[in-house]
Amino acid sequence: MKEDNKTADTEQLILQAAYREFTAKGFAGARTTAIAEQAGVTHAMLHYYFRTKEKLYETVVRQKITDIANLVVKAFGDDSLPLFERLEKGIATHFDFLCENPELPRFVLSVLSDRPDFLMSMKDDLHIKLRYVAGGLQSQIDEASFRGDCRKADAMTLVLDIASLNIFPFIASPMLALVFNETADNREAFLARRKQENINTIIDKLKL
Amino acid sequence: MKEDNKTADTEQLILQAAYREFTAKGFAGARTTAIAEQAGVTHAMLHYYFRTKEKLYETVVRQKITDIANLVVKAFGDDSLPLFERLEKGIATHFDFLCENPELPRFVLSVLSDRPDFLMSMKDDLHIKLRYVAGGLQSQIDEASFRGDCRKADAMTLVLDIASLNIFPFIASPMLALVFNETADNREAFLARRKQENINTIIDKLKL
DNA sequence: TTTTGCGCTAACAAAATTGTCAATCAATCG
DNA sequence: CGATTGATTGACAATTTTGTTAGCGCAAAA
Repeated sequence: MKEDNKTADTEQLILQAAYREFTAKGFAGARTTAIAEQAGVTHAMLHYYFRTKEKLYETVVRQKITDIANLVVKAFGDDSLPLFERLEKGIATHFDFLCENPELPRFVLSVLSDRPDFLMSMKDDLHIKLRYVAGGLQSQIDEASFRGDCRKADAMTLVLDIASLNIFPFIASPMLALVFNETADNREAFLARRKQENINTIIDKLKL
Repeated sequence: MKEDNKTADTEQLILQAAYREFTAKGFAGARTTAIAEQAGVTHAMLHYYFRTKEKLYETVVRQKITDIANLVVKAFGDDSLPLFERLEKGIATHFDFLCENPELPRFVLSVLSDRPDFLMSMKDDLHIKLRYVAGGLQSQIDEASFRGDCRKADAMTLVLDIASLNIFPFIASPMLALVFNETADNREAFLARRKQENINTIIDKLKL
C-alpha cells in the first residue's frame, strides 16, 4: 500500500514542523536541522523525503495556499444567500479561519518575498478561483443596486477591502499586542470586536 | 569636524545598500557581502563601521521606524482641521508616503518576525506618539458626535482600520500585481483609486 | 530461510558566511 | 618633514548549514 502508516506519519511530522519553522523564521532563516529536531527525526530524513530544503518549502507552500484559496471560495461562494448575508457570512468565515490559523498571513507574506515564483506557478489556479468569487459577488451587487437595495460597487475593490481589514490585524499582530498592551484574555475579545467591526465597515460601504 | 565627508558618505552608502538588501531578503537572507558590494566597498568596511550584521540591521530599523512614527504624527496630528478633513488629509498623506516608500511596510513586517526585540525597545516612544494621535482624534470625534455631526466611534479602532486599508495593498503588492495582471501604467491609476477608496470607506463609517 | 526493499542513521564533504587582523594608504598636525 | 590617526584592504579563521553516502536493521515477499 502506498500510504503506509510509518512513512505517512513521519512525512506529516516533518511537514508540520517545517510549517512552524518556516513561519517563524522565513525560508532563509529556517534551519533544516531545527525542522528535523522538532519533527523528532534526523536531518537526513528530511532530505530522504523531500530531497532539498527548497522542495520541502514548496510542498508546504502549495498545501497552505491551496487551503486558503479553497476556504475563500467556500466562504464567499454561496450564491443562495442575499447579498448582505453573503458578505457577512464570508467575512466572518474568513476571519474565523484566520483566528484558527493566525500565523498563516505572515507565512504567505514571507513566501511572497522569499520565493515569489512558487506563487507565480499557482497563478492560474488562483486566478480562476478569485474570478469565480468576484464574479459571483459582482452580479449579485449589480442586481441589488439595480433594484435600489444597495449602492453600486466594484466587487474586486470590495474583496481587497475585506482582505485588508481581515488580514492586516493578524499580520501586524505582534505590533498590536505591543500597542494595545494585549494580554491573552484581551485577545479573544479584541478579535471578536474586530470581526464585527469589519463586517460593519463593509456593509456601511454598500448601504444607501 | 565629526561629520566628515568621506566617512559620512560611505556610512550612508552602506546604510542605503543595507536597507535595500534587508528589505529584499530579510535579516537572515541578507548577505553582508552583498550589502558591501552594492555599497561599493569591501565587506570588511561594513564591520569597521557597524561591528556586526546585527548592529547594522538595528541602525537601519531604528531609522526607518522613527521616520514612520514621525510621519504618522505629522499626517494625523493637525488639530486645526475639522474632523473629516483631518482624516482625509491624514489618510492621503499616509498613503502618499507609502507610495514613495512602497517596500517599507514589508520591511517593518520582516523586522517584526526577525527581531521583535528591536521594536520592543522602541515601544515607549511608539506608545507615546500613537496615544498622542489617537487621543487628539478621539476628542475631536467625541465633540463632533456630541454635536450630532457624526457617529460615535473609537479612535483606536479607526486608526487600525486606516492602517489596514492603507498598508495592506503595499504588503500584498506582488500578489495584487499577480491577481490584477498589473502593469506599470496601471499601477499609478490603481493606487490613486485606492487612496480615494480608503478615504471614502473611513468617512462612510463616520457619516450618519 | 533467504532476499529484497525501504526507512533510517551517523559520519562526512563542500560551500557559504560572518567576523578578525595585520598591514597599507592618505591626510592632517606638530 | 615626520608622525599620528583613521579609513581601507586582502587574506584568513571559525562556524554554520545544506546535502551526500555507505551501510544497518527490519519486515514482507519469494
